[in-house]
Parts: sequence; structure tokens; C-alpha cells
Amino acid sequence: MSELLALTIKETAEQTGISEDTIRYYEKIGLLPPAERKENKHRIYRPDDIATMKLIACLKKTGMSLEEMKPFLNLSYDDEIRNFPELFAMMQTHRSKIVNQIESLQEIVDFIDSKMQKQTEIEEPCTLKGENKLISAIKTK
Amino acid sequence: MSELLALTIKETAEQTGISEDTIRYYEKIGLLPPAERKENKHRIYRPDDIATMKLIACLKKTGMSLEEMKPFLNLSYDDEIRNFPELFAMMQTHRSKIVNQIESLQEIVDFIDSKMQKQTEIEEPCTLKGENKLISAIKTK
DNA sequence: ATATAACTTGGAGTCAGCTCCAAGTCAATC
DNA sequence: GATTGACTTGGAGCTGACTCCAAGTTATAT
Repeated sequence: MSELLALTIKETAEQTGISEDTIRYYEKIGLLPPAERKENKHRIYRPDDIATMKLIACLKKTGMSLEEMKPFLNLSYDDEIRNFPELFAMMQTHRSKIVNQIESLQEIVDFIDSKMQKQTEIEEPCTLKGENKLISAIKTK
Repeated sequence: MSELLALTIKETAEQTGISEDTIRYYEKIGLLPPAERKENKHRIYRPDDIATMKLIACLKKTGMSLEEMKPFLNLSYDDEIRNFPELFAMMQTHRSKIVNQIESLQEIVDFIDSKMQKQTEIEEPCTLKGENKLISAIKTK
């Protein structure tokens, strides 16, 4: 049905968790490059494209806007970063923003933990019932 | 000019980095409680309010929506969390989301670092010229 | 050959989260 | 008492990120 290692937009949507409409939208705004097409004009996606989309989903979770992602995504295909000091600097800037964000998040976790004191000091005891689902969800994902 | 420990909306905006319009908007949508008023009907804000707004800014940076924040903010004033199992569970859920988010962010930092290998493996050598500004910017902030 | 299903396009609509504006109030200064 | 400045209100407008829709194409199954 599908060509060598090429997924349909539907399969891609399933794989990445990004809807078909959204994938087309990302192409429209230039976040994704124009998709490769089969003879019948249908879009096809390869493992590299899937990886890019998963990266988009990941960056989005961290609060990065689609516009901010564009230069970042161009880099993921390009390995000559060392030759472009500007791109190198941009990556460093992104990195520092993210490190900052991690610190903010850690503060919130600390805030929550301080509110929870009495309970969380008992590190994952057998008495926890409903919460174990959450804990395993964190570990598996 | 101002009453005991009470700031005007303008001063509050300066302190929190949230615009006056946005503060009024947060009140309008019920994210902030109706502000205390002076005789002249002007809003005044106290240290607790400033703290809440700073918490909002912090949560926002982590990608939390204003709707998601509402129950969270109610809690910040309420110390009887342990008496409400539902709220306790909600806090745990938030915490796990954030822990997830930190993991995603860490993956991206790792991704960047892997792209940078050649440069970052040489731990801050004298040969780096323009990039030192960035490195110090990361450390100081 | 006809129906079904999976896609295609362009464009309109939706929602969150602001951001801006006009018109009005109120207190202090000239 | 007129002006200035800091606020007030209600509501309109805007941007980003989808999400939905109608109408059309193409391939396969009956």
C-alpha cells in the first residue's frame, strides 16, 4: 500500500499525535517543508519527517511558538552548524532560555512539594492508591 | 501618596511585569479576585496580590493556561490542602505534568548539546571569542 | 459504472490571551 | 474653574494556532 518507508498523512498523524489538518497547516505556514508527493498527489512522509514532527511536538510542549521553531528546525537537517556562528549563537540562546524554563518549573515543583510536605516526605509508600497510575505514567513516558 | 503597603495598578504592573490592561483582564476573567479599592474607586494591590501575580507569570512561562491556573491559585491562599483529597490529587497531577515538561526540556537541551558536541566538549576554552557573552549570560541569569 | 474511502485545496470560523480605544470620573495644580 | 494626569468602564480588534468545511480528485471494491 505505501511506498518504501513512506507514510500517508493519516499514518503520520497517528504516529506523531499531530492531526492531519495541523500537519497541512504547518506546511502552509512553512514550519514543515512542502511534503513529497506520490503520483496521485497525496503527501507522503519519511522517518526524518516524523522525527521533525515529534521534535515540533516536544518544543511546543515547552511553550515555544511556531515562529521561534522555524530556524531551530532548519538546523535539525543541517549538520554544518559549526560553520555558521550566528546559528551557533542562536542555539545557545535557545538553550539558555530552556535552562531558565527548567529552573522556573523546578521552582513550581518545589512550591508544590512545600505545600504537600506532610505527604511527599513519605517517598512513594504502599499506602498511595490512585496516585500510582500517575507515577507510572511519568516513568513510562 | 499610597496607603500602607498598597500599590497602584501602575506600580503593580511595573513590579510584576504584567501590563495594567492584562491585570484588569485577569480580574475580568476571574483569575484574580476583584481588587480592593481606594475611596476614589482606584484598584490597590497588596504584597499577597503581587505574589499571586508573580506566580501567574511563572506558571504562564511553563505553558499553563489561565483556566488551568484558577484552581491552582485558589490553593496558594489556602493552607488546608490536606483536608481536600481532590485538591491534593490535582496538585499531584500538575506536579507530574511539570516533571514531564522538565524531562522534555532536558531532551531538547541534550539535543542541542549533541549538535554542539565539537564546541561544548572543549569546556570553555580561551579560543572562544564572541560566544563567551552568551555563556556568561546563561550563568548569571 | 457506481459507490466508498482517502486524500486534495482554499478559505472561513473558533478560541485564548491579550491590547487598544473612547468616553467618563476624580483629585490636585495652575 | 480649567487643565492635567491617573485612573475607570465596556467593548472592539488583533494574533497565533488551530479546526472545520465544502467541493473536487483519484484509486479501489462491488
